[in-house]
Amino acid sequence: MGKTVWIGDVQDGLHDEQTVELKGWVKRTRGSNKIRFIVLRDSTGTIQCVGKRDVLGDEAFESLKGALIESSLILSGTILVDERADGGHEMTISNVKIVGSVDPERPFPITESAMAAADGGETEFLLDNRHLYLRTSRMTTMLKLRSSAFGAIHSYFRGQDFIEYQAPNFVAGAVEGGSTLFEVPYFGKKAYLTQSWQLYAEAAMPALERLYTIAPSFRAEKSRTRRHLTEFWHAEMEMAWATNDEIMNHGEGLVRHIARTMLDEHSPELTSLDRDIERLALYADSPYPRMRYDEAIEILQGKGVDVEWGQDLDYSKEKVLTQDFDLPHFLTHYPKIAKPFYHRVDPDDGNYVLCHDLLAPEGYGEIIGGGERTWSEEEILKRIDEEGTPRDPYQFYIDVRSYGGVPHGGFGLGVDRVISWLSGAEHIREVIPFPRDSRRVTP
RNA sequence: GCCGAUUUAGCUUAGCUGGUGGAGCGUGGGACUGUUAAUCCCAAGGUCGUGGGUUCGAGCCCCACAAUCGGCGCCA
Repeated sequence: MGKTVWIGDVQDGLHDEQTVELKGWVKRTRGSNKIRFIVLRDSTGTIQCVGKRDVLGDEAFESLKGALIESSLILSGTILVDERADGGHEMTISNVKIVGSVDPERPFPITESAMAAADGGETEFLLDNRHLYLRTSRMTTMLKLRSSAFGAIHSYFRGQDFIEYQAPNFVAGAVEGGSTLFEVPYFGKKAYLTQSWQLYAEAAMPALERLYTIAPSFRAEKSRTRRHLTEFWHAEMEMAWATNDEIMNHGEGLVRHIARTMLDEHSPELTSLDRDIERLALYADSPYPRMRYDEAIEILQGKGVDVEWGQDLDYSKEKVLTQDFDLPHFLTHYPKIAKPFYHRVDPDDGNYVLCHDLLAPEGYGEIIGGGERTWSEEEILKRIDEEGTPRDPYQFYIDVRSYGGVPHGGFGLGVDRVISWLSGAEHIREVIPFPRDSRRVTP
């Protein structure tokens, strides 16, 4: 009951003149009462299949007519080269088996009008029917690009001798402020869903030295933007002995490798999304400029933006800053007062921390946040106390520094954001199968 | 948390100054031997988001609520 013939291979000419069995789903049908055209879809492509009444007989022909959109079929027949068919190949059907039929009372709800209304994006209806929208060509393309990006992240880090390492998703404390944690009941106690792998990665840093992960992170932010999810996929790395510059080199290397991999594996798909391949090639091949926070403030003030030194840069300011950029830019050396305790203070100037954000162009915002960590026991205690953060939940984090602390650092990359940016999506929801945000946990 | 908008058939929508809601797609029936979102004819399908109010009369005006969408803060 397996499957041996793939529509993509048929369209590539691997089965010309052969009699084969195609297994797939009906994408569209049309025809008369003598001839029927079935556009059959599988995960690799589509092909037009032609059924004729005088060849099939009345019974098989009528059953073919009854195969509504998204019915699953097994069609047997001969593959012919035919210019009249999309893709250049066509099957002449000799036998029909309907595997899963569709009730005419409840036809497939994702209609042409529903797709046209979304205009390449999304509508409430398509979000409600996400489980069915997944099988349309646009979502299938996004899911393939997504797979490509995940594969690229693994291949980049493994190629650089990083070790994949897993942290728990139930945690006791926060990485960021704390107000954005999801609280979950835990056998009469409170636990939280992790916001980041970082703190647990630092515990393993003295063991593995170079480590990475791809894992979901959870943030209870009521953000309603095209860049935010409450559950997102986080690619993080941690590296012993590393400087801010070295960490940035990896961030740049990783993002360029993702762009290159997506281009190598899916250029036709990117073109089908109207993405400019030349632009992506620029992202894959160019070095990314680096700029200090102070310089960014000067540029913004020069443009008349009301911003003071010491403020974190919110999206409205990022947008102004990046609107003239045609490449991702690193922003480094933020003021200490704008960043949490785990960022290492710059030994050359105590007002700054050794950190970086990578800002994507085209208005996609921040895709990487990282830097060197506060690594001595003395300094971490000082910074935790300065911020008024309780020590208790972080005792294991402090211990890491008490026993042979070393300089180290890392970054976190928002995988969905990168895919959204590289695919040119209107909204981050378009690149994840079942998006979760502050107002939606279904389907 | 703040600001703005939307809600009419399964989907997408039109609906005038308040006077018994039309269409396209899809579905069903019919016609057609090569279609490309096939075409042509016919039919079924609506308590106009929910509740209240104004009015002789509300899809339309007013109030409340709900759901959803967009933007901001925050961040990846």
